[in-house]
Amino acid sequence: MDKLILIDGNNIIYRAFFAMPPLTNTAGQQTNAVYGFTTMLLRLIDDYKPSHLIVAFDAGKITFRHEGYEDYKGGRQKTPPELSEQFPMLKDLLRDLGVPQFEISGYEADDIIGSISREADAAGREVIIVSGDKDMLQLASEHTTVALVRKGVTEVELYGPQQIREKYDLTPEQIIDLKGLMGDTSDNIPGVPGVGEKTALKLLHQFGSVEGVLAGTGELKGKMKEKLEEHADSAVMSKKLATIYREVPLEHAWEDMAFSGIKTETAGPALAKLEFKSLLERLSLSAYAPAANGEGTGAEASGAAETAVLDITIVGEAELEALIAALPDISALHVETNGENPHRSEVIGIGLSSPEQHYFVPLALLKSPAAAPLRDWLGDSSAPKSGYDLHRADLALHWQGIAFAGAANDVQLAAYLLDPTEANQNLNDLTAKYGLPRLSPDEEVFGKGAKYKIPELEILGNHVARKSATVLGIVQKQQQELTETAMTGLFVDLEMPLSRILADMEKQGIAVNKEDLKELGKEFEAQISTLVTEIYEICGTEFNLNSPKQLGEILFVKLGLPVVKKTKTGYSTDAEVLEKLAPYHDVVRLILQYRTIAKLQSTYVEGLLKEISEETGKVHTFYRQTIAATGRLSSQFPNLQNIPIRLEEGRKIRKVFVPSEPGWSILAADYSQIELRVLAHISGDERMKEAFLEDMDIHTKTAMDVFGVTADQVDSNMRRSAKAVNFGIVYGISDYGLSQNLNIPRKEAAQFIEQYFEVFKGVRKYMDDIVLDARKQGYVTTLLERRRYLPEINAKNFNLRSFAERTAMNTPIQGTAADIIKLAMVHMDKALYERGLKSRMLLQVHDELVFEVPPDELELMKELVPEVMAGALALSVPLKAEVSYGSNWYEAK
DNA sequence: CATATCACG
DNA sequence: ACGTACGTGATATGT
Repeated sequence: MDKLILIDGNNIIYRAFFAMPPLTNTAGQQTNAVYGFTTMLLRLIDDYKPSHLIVAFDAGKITFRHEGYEDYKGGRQKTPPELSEQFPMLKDLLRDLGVPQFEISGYEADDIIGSISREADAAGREVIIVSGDKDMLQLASEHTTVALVRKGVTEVELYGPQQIREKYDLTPEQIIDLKGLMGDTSDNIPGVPGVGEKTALKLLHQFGSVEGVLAGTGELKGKMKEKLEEHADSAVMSKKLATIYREVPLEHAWEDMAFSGIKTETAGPALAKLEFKSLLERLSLSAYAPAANGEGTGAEASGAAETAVLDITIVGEAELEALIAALPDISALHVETNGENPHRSEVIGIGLSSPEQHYFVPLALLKSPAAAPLRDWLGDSSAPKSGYDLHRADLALHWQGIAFAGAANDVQLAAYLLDPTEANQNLNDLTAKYGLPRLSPDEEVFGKGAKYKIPELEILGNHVARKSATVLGIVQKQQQELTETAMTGLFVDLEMPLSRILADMEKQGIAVNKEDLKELGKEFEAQISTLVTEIYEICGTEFNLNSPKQLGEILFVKLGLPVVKKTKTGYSTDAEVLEKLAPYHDVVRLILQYRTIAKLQSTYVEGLLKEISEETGKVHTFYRQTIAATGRLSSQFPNLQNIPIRLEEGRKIRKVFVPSEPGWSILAADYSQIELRVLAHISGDERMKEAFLEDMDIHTKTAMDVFGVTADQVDSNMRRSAKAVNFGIVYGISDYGLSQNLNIPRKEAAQFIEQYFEVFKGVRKYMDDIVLDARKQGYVTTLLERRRYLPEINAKNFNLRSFAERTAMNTPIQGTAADIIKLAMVHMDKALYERGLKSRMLLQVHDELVFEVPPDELELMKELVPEVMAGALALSVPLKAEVSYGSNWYEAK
């Protein structure tokens, strides 16, 4: 398919000149406009892959328009010599790149473009017109799109007739009338004084055109009528001036505009001569790059591969004062850190952005006495800040002794809400998503893995400042999206406040009794060594017990045990398999025991010991708010959401989690059956609601209803089955899954499910409806409007589709439960603050909150915590939280 | 750097 | 007939 790009050469080089910092090459020539133009050109070629491409330039000084209006463009400043010099450079470069350029004596670039586009239109060819001039919108048509260049030359907005209608409710032709009425100071088109865009649009919506307006002034009154009548001539003339002349005699044929890619043989030397190293790199022409001579080369030295054009100040002592003066205008920041764990990472420096100016402040300067006002601003909760992962920034700054407050807008968090399944969207992903200038990937700037190295100040500062600048660009787009998806409230009133609360919990940390943990480790060590000796003896050989591969070899080849299950790579030896093998051979029980203890030793004793902070004697986990697709939190470094509890051996680990002050208690409160209560509410199932309204044991109640028996007839087996069915319901039930869990035939499981749905008809209806809903909308939501997209809900592949269906059933339940405990945390934080309590919230484990509490607050907290948790959100069934406490986390059971 | 296993809700 | 329960993170092997 033919595709023609028409570039308004004069307009773009002008924009590039004023948008780029005044950089020069080693020969002293200013090259900024050529550089800006070329980056934009390469980007267009990359993005649209045109088959035809031309750059049009104004030719000569006199255009036919002067004949009618002497002052045309008279208001425009004379072209500065620094720019004039770059015209021939650009034209030479375009020639060497192999990009056709047109100039026609007596005509301006837009007339050439208008005329070519008229011919292309007539031939039905696809055309993209690139310019910063809104006048060009008049050329939009079915096949012609106008790419309006914004923000320097780094962004374009595409306008077809439909976008013009959406934005102005005008046709492309009416753009001329709009200009005729409102004028354009930059082009010195007078228009009608006192008529701006708003009035002009109103008039055009009423009368359709300049002529219509002038004929219809009788219907108007007052000043407006007078103005229009007085300046009628000016309006008509302005319209004429704004009209792009589309009848330029073109001697060029379609073939003359053909573009078959960059001519690398000539482009290489030309770019090298201009010292555009990053462009050479981008075109894989680095072989042409001039040898390094140690001298900075303007745009290239500092700009690396980044294409954004920004005013960046690398702040030193000398610039600090100006930065501090500008703080009231700064709304975005980026704290550059290294490493994954924010409690251990170093702060490298911070980028700060106002809409006009961007700054980089290295850590050393940030910590210097002179930067005190800057630090005050960072810690000022009334100075709102936008950023990417502010929660992480807060922690990293905290350990540098710098307070952070005023997180107003975290773009990572917003991006997560807008699509929680998109894995870890980094800033660069977001620039791509929102069409912002690309950032160099961190790996390019810092190097990856062992090669990690902080680059020289200039490169570092530019990179980090670009990040904060990028944040500014992202914020606005996201706010609109959040509004459109009804998630503004969720973002502003829940997730943003929660991120600050999480940071407080993490800074606080939870104390770990190191000696007791080591003692426990010795016990485990002894058990492990006994087990290992026994196992080797029984097997008659020593091998690596931790290797499933070697273990499989022993069990299934040497001992000849039956193969129950296979993995991709060989025999499965997981606990489920070993349980089945236990009756065949005594060693299997020992292996299971070994696995249990070895897990506790490596993950929970050794792992936890490594995470105890030298500084505080505590473990400081890092909650991640943007990982789980359902809205849950996740916990890292260490994960404190999977500390053992089910088996007594492991549960002992909890004894080492203690209060950080003598005499205090650990208090834990967990929601009782929160997911099933949520299900009862969402589905509205009467029977299930009844169970919770009467505060019955839900699994017993389920067994009674499914098996049709009375409470005292429910035996432990029936209750166990009912419990499994309830779990299955929450997970998005399948007969196969239930059969696996209960170790029964699939048919039996299917029967169970059918019986369940016969009784809980409302639940069946919910399950059916939510899947239909997901199919129709493409997403499901929680009670607080948290959203999860399920693109695979309509997949042809049975597996993919089934998975999406189960997710559709599960996410509103798990997600709403997550919403509720998050709400409870916000309320709890507020309650502690307002009452001036010393008790501290330390941990969240999905349906549980853990606190440390001084003795004089214990009685109060025993009441307050469950009350706040139960009252977090009003459902059609009560929420219930059960509280317990003790001298450590184990005792709080 | 992927895979298997297992800890939690 | 299809073949899996939902959501996470840490550790150890072995490629």
